[in-house]
Amino acid sequence: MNDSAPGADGTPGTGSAAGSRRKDVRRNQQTLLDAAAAVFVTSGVEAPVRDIAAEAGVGVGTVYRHFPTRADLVIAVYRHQVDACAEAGPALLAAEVSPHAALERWVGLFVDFLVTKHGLAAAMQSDDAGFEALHAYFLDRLVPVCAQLLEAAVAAGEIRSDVTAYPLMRGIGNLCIGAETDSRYDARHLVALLVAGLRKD
Amino acid sequence: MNDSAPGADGTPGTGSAAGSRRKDVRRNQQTLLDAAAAVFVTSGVEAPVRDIAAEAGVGVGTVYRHFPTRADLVIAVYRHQVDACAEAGPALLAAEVSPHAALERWVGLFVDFLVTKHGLAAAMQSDDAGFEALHAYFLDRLVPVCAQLLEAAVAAGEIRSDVTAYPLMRGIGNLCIGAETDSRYDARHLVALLVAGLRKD
DNA sequence: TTGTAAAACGGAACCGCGTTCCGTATCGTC
DNA sequence: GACGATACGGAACGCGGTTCCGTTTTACAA
Repeated sequence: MNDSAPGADGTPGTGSAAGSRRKDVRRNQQTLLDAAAAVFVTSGVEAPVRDIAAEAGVGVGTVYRHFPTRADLVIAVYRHQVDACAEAGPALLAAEVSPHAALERWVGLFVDFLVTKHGLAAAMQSDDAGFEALHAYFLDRLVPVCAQLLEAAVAAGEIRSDVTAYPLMRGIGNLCIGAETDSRYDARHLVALLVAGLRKD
Repeated sequence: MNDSAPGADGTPGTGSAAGSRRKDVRRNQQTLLDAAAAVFVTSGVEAPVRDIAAEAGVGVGTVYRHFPTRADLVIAVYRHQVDACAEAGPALLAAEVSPHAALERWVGLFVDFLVTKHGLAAAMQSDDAGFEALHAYFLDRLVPVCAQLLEAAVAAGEIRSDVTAYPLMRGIGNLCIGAETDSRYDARHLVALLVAGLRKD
């Protein structure tokens, strides 16, 4: 559920032509995902599309036929990790001793994911039009899970009830921005503080 | 020679040529600051340099002679507000009933400032090379003040002692990203939560 | 006032990046 | 092997930051 493993293909819907009848299409789709994952690791998610195309040994046109925009490529690369994070929520709720503990662990998972992906947190919150899809995908997938954990913790009387999932997720994402490039900045610590601030007085 | 920017000089002037003997220089300097401030309000701090030049009725070359980079222009526009915020720290410490109350008020001031400047928080944390100066200016000016407030609160036994000023300031700045463009996201609330999390258990 | 050098001005030009377009190469099928 | 459909590569476009340079303005002196 955390880093590496770029290879796994997305479910249909990742690219436009996941199940094409043409062999070269399927091959390039996979080649591009692998290349993008590799480039993202070394250069961050803000890496130029041309770099990804070069790494994959294809032209930029090919990248755009498979992924209409750079954001779609980013989504495709990380989709399964986001999904894994989403699925971990209910599991933690069932396994942990308390909803608040589950929330803490789950948030930790999310932060670990974001912090190890160079520039992902920043891209996600970027008001750059092209990245709205990225923002939306993360939020659509994770906000409901967060809401469920929050609700359980509120029901258990462990946290205050004036916090909703959406701003909390955005805030956590925001706190992760720049964590990879500044050793003096400890995002995990601050997120822990924020989650601590949720506790009922 | 990159040091002559309006970054670290102690002079009250905003740009590099504030006290030129040529009157057109002084006039353009002021015109540019006014134009930039106006454009920042309507289009955010990410507004194209060309727009600012047009608003000021000058060519882009003139903008760059006065402000070596877009970030320097942003710094110049907001410098006095940052300074005012920095100076408010000791004042609040003296005026408020407790260091923690002073910290809360001061953080509120900072957040209000950031949240009302379209895109400023995002620009400040951008890993875009040109904005490092902006980041640095804010931090140089505000971190010492924050440290002073933190220290006083720790000395008074009000907050935990494992938080330093730098990550706290960065975290608060991060939480403000996107607050202006998303009504569902309440940065003030989250920052309040974070500051609440500082309290000693 | 007028001449002159220094400094500033404007905006075309350059570079990098996301994205689009289109002539060409490749694939699956008959 | 021929053919239509589809994908490919990469040149071209638009945009934004920054630089460059020929032209204009300024301050000062004769």
